Amino acid sequence: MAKPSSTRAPASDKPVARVLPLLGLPQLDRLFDYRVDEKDTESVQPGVRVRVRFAGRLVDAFVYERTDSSDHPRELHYIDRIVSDEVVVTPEMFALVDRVAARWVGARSDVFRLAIPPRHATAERSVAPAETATSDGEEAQDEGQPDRPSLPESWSGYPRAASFASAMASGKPVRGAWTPAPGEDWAARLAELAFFAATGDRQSIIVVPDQRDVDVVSSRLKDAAGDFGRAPGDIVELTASLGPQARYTRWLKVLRGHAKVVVGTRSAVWAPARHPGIIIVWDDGDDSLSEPRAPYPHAREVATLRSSLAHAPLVLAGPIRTPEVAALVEAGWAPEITAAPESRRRLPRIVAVTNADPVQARDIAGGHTRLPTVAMTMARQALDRGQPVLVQVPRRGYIPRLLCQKCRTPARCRRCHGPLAIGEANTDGAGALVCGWCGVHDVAYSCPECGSRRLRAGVVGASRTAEELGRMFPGTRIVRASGSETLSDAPEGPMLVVSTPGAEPTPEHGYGAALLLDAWTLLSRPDLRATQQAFRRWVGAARLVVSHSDGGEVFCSAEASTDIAQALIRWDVDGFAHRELAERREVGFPPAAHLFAIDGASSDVMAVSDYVEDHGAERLGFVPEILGPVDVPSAEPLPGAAPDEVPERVLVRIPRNQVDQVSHALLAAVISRATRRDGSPVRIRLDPLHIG
DNA sequence: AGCACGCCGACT
DNA sequence: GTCGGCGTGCTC
Repeated sequence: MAKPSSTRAPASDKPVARVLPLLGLPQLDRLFDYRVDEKDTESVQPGVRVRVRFAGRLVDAFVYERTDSSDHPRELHYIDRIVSDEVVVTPEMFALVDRVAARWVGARSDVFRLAIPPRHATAERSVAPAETATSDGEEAQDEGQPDRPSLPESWSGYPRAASFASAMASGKPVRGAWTPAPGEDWAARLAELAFFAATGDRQSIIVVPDQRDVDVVSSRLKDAAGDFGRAPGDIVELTASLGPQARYTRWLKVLRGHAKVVVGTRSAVWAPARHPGIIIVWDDGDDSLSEPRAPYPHAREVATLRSSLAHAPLVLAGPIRTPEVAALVEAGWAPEITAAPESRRRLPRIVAVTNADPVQARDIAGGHTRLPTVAMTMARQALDRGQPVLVQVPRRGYIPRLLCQKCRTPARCRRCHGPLAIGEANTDGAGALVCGWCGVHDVAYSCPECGSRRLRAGVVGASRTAEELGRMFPGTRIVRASGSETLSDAPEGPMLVVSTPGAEPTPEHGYGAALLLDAWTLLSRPDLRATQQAFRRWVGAARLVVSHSDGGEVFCSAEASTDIAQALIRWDVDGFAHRELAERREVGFPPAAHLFAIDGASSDVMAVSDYVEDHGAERLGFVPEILGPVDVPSAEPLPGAAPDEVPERVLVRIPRNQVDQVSHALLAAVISRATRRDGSPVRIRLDPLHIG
């Protein structure tokens, strides 16, 4: 099988390669030394993928470095073969992968799996080789571009944008937090920013939550390309849905410098740009930007680390500002790029529910319709003007399933406070309530707030809403849009568009009105981020509505006196984020502190948290705060959960500046347990989306 | 993770 | 007297 050793001879220069086997095991996440054959000496460079014999098996590995000698006391194996001469790990990526693995308590090989797609030989042959640099320094290229296009006039509504752009043009790693003005074509602005930053050998990266946003940004990039002297071929889309060959082909186009602007979903934050001109993350409040594979890093966090390591400009943007970005703004790390006050003229009129209003109060108490008169009137007037109307309803199954008929308190499990749903019929035929988290049945539920035993469904789905609207607006065209079913054409003319949050089609000229229904179902979710997510959805919908001067109106079914409704009405989008951050500080939750979630069987979780507690007391100079055990959110089932033991979660709360020390301690615990085969593995997440 | 080597129970 | 349990230890 292996070549006879007689045909091999150690390389005369630096005959030893230090490589990282890609095994995904924390206890083997170390460099191992291999001998380099003289014939391979040119190919075996840092960043090259090789195959090596490891513990008797052939495994993939990345070359980290070449050295003269090894500390290993025994005879070294030769590198079995070079998978490809392509240097797929750039020096910047080595550093970034190390940092991400260390902070998120993961194996570097797992992080490489996120960052580098599997090699595809045909793809490698299909992509043109990297252009040999005409001049050696990128500085020289930058200076040699006297007619660099300026940031377009379309950015003039943001006073700080000009200085941001000129700092970027002079090579400074500027950072900013951008919240687009109401009605702004955010994708077009980001496209301009990306092209502006992609000069010389610099490549720009735009990371968005989903394919829909990739499509939008991509089309704006194509529109803007000409203005920046670029061609459609300079744009590359990187998305998860691509097959292996297409994925590697496009990734190589970035690596070899052919792509000037990359737009893609969360893994695009790892796009192998050698010199990122700018990294843009759009809508970091969207859960899709959180990586679901170990070690679960969030694209926003990877982007901020990468910006620091690569001295790359960074823009964190979104329809709302997340508390995480608000913290970066407050720290002065990412100053805000705010719209001039004049942009408020583009706002629609926004009204919320007031129980003080007798007409509205009667509508709501009546309970038969979910559409108060104000909302009906808004829709009617917009339709009469010939404009489309957006009706936003929560996605089914997204919210607590049952609520008290009387006071609308969500029905919670008495054991674990999980959401109750209607379970299968009992033997006596009566429907029992079942907990969505722990599965326990409750046959005698009564509301803890008001004592009522009567319950109502937590949500009316989009199809019921469409039927109801059909009766209220006879003869009006009604279309539906949800995550799976999207419209082929942009809404145009008088029609009702019933949509779930995030799936709203964008009309070319905006909606005449938007009705945000069932607000209370979004707000009553048992989740720390419920208000932030609701706000994000409402702002996202309201942004699509024409200005009040063009008749635009928004109805929000939340009570007008609430903070969230007030923030929406006053369009205090950024202020809302900072108030939310202040609340997180009060309760000590991320991003005010860091929180590690340790999930697994009770005994394993306890053992790991005990280790960190002891280690903290002895070596860190502080004792991390251990919270829990709490329930593992039902959305995150443990893959290798023992059937007899209920998975548990312990939270470790630590000050922000201590993350890396605690990550280190956790990794030590994980490694020592894995090598001794002590218990089952635990899953560790840093600052999980859902705390439990 | 695999796959060794390595000392204590029931069996051809 | 053996075959085999899975407890530590290693993987360049």
